[in-house]
Amino acid sequence: MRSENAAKVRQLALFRELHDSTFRDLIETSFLQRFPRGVNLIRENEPADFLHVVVEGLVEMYAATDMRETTLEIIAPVGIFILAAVLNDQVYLQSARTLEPSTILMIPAEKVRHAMETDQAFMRAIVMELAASYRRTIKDLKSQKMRSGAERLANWLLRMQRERGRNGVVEIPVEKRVLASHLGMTPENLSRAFLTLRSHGVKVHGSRVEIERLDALLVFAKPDPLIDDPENLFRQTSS
Amino acid sequence: MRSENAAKVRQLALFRELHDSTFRDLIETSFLQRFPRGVNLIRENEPADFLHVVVEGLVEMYAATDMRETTLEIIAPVGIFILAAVLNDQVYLQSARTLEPSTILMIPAEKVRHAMETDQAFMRAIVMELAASYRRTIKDLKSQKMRSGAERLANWLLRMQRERGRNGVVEIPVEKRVLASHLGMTPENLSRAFLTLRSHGVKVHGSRVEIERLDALLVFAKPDPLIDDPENLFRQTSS
DNA sequence: CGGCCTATTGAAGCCCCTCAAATTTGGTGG
DNA sequence: CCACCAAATTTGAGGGGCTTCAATAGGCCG
Repeated sequence: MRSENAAKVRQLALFRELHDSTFRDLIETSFLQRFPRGVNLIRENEPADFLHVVVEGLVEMYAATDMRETTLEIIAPVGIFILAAVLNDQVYLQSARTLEPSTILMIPAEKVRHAMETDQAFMRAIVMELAASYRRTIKDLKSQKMRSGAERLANWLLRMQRERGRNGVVEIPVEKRVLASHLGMTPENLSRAFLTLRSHGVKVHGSRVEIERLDALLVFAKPDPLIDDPENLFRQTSS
Repeated sequence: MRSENAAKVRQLALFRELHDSTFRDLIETSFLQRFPRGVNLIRENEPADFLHVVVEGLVEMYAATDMRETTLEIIAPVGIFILAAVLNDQVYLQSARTLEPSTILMIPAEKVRHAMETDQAFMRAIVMELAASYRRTIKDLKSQKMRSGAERLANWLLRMQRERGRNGVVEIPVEKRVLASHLGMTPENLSRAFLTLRSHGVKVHGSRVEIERLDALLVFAKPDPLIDDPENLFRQTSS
């Protein structure tokens, strides 16, 4: 692995406090692999063999039944996924596919469990990571159960604006149908939700969203710190 | 605390593998308190001061905004709640109220964090508990996003039947409006969902539900092991 | 026994989904 | 770099699921 990438991974909260030897052990037997866009990295219901780290690119976590499919999370660099399944040696609850050409670090599950047992700092980091993941998911669940589609979109835009906005302009970094699925609605309904938001100070041109009247959007969205978390945009464990 | 209760708590997966001294430390400074029905134990947005253990009774975890309220979880003996908030020293994301007269053990957050640092077996148990909580919540989220109200009810009944059913009879252990909120619908809609299920082999008399044709209900519900978990009924960490 | 809360049923309407078709976008290969 | 093709997005129409409001019946607690 190139030292530039190793440094990025090392910076993750999950790995930052590890002993050097633990980190080396983890990295040594891992694979760093580059995937094109649209590749299935894992499939739900399969045993969890690797902990995955998104080093570059963008990954969609989703679940599917016969007829329906829904996006549960979108993971940006540098973020990890399926830690929980790895720890319990269980099957994945979610599938993952690349939304962009991506570089993924795959750490054998066995190694992760072993490192957890030998390095208490690592176990502590895992506790914090899992606690954060749990809270993030609870927030998603609250959003899903208590808000309308347009409200979920409005608050997503506000979080986007705060984290990555420039002069009230937000760039949607994924296909709209993916955003729709993430927000729990159909693509058609996302279009209509944007129409609804037009009367609350929002204009859309393609993937470029302009928030013209922030105050008006805030009134409509009624953001709630117990639901809207900066971390709920894209999962990034780092910084 | 009476030894009968102490034994119950000790049996929890979260506490089972602890050193005796760690367990004693945790219990020593804790409060065992009895509450009548309908009491608010914690309120969202307040700092997490105690880890709570439901020793007897029934507790509803819920969240509320100006206009809406939703039940996120129902916790039966012996189960714990708000572990994640305690660990990060953050505010609660959920409120809790007793649905029945309940006995609650309250362990100071400070003690939990300290015990985690000194007893590795405890930290490992916390990791497993959090991983399980995370996966349970992901399942809830999938259920919410991919299923209709009647399907959620049908699968809830099937899980109930498997865990607590007797001869195809399931007793609903909470008010129907609480069940409705837990399943993500209004009380009116729950009534109608039961009507829908009548044509799939389900009969209701008050809180007593009779599953007359299990095969028919299964066809309608299409249960999925990646969504329907025995643990998703009521949260019980024990056994 | 009275009063309040819960549960059910009906009516009306909104939100969201499905289906369909037109239009735009973006990726691919020449 | 351009043209083409497939896919994504938008818009319209129709319908179903769910909510809201309202009224009634039933049950529990003080």
